[in-house]
Amino acid sequence: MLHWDNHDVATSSEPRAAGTPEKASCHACRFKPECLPAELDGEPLNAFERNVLRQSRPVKAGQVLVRQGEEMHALYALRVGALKAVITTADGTERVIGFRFPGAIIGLAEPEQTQWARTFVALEDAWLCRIPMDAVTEHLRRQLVKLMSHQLRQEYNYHLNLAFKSTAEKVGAFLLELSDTWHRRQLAAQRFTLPMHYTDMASYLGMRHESVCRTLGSLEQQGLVTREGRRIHIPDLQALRAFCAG
Amino acid sequence: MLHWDNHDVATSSEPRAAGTPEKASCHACRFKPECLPAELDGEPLNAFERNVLRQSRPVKAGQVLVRQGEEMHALYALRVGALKAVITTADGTERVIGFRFPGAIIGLAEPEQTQWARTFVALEDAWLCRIPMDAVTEHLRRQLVKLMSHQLRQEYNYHLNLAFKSTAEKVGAFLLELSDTWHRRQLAAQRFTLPMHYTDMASYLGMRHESVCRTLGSLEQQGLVTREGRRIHIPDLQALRAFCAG
DNA sequence: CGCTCCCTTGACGACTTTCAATGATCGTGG
DNA sequence: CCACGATCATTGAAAGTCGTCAAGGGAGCG
Repeated sequence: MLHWDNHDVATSSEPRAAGTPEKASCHACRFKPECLPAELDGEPLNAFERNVLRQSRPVKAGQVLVRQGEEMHALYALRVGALKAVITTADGTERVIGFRFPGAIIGLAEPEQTQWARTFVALEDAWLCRIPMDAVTEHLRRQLVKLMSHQLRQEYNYHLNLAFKSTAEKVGAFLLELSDTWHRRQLAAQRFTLPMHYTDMASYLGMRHESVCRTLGSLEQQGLVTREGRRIHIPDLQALRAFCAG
Repeated sequence: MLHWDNHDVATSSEPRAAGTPEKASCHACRFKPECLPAELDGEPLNAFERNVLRQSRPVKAGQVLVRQGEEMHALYALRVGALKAVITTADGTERVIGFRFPGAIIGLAEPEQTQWARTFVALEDAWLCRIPMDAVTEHLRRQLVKLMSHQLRQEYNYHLNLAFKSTAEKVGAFLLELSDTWHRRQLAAQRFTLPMHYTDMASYLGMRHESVCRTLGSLEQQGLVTREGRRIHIPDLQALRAFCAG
């Protein structure tokens, strides 16, 4: 189904040549509906797709896609790369409350016509499709409802993770979550590169980066994962799942 | 706007006479659109409202409204009372992941036509309106999108609370959250009765009930709250907000 | 009246954060 | 191409917090 090679696309961040925009843009992918969420895939949206595809836009690693408080004029579909969603609290500190990977729609939590509730920052060179609000047709809106309900359930899952798991289980569950994301993208589920720094991961999980590091080390000692720098290998998904379940 | 007396409706759980169904059902309210979320209020939904109001239904304290895994045939609008949303994990333990108060729509996280992702249990005698899926018109669907995006942002807020706050701040933020909910219902924001047990509250916040108890005691010592049993008084909302901010 | 469920309090132990310092890696500029 | 600086990862030791276990008290219900 995917026309991409079945290698870890995220590793494009390893050489981190940041290359030319051409490299990150992945022109070959720009017109492949597989980059869109499954729910937005298929015939019914062809008219809409044309609209979307015409307005794709690159964002370089570290750049801000949209900033919390800015007026919202469009949704974005993430094609290539990874984003983090951060909230700036009253005292100015930044808290990571989510990550987004290819296939995600950015802006579901924001009600139409108002402001962005969060800031989205590219973790690696990314490529996004702008979906102007005018293009949000009735049919698309219905698809978005499904996406939102999916995301709501996912948030409930995060709630479970944050509230009821130990740090080791949280980190493990986070890895499995990434693994699932990769798997849905038809990429290797057991071997991938963390697109975010330990600090971001720690912020997201409500931990300190030192604890993330120690915990990963502990998981490694138990043989549940292997690390080479930011590169993760999960030899036995079932074993890790069992560990994170309790 | 509200025709109810401006007293704390939730205190109806204090005598906990559990009374007759008549008492909890609050027949006088059954046909007041104020019980519905503001977004569902107003003229455009009159046809729909009739449908809803015809099928309102009482649920007694402790009873299960819908159970995780059951097939989903309707949404519910909560009119009177309070619910908790619990997830039963693989090992059979129950985890509270949310509370719902009058005005809430139950079932937003569940995609249409499938199963309930969570179990909803009444914390006190409640009264709900059943909204069959057929009654979910295009117009209503559009309103639901707003409700869902609101709820998503709320979940992000919970995420922030769980990940970045100390236990004291979590408990305080929880009280403020309830206070806001009461305020939106035009009820006293500074004096209300906790509709849930410490155990449920602790489960929701990822704590133990002993810690909730101790933390509330600590907040009381600092003069931020006052307790008489389950009844809470917040003398200075700003002070508590400042405390919970950091 | 007694049972049950819930709230409360204390002491102990495990775990995570905090603070501090070193090592590794990447990007930049000479 | 190498050197430097900055950022990120790693590790240790100390301190604080919260969970666990245990026991007692109180309110509601049958």
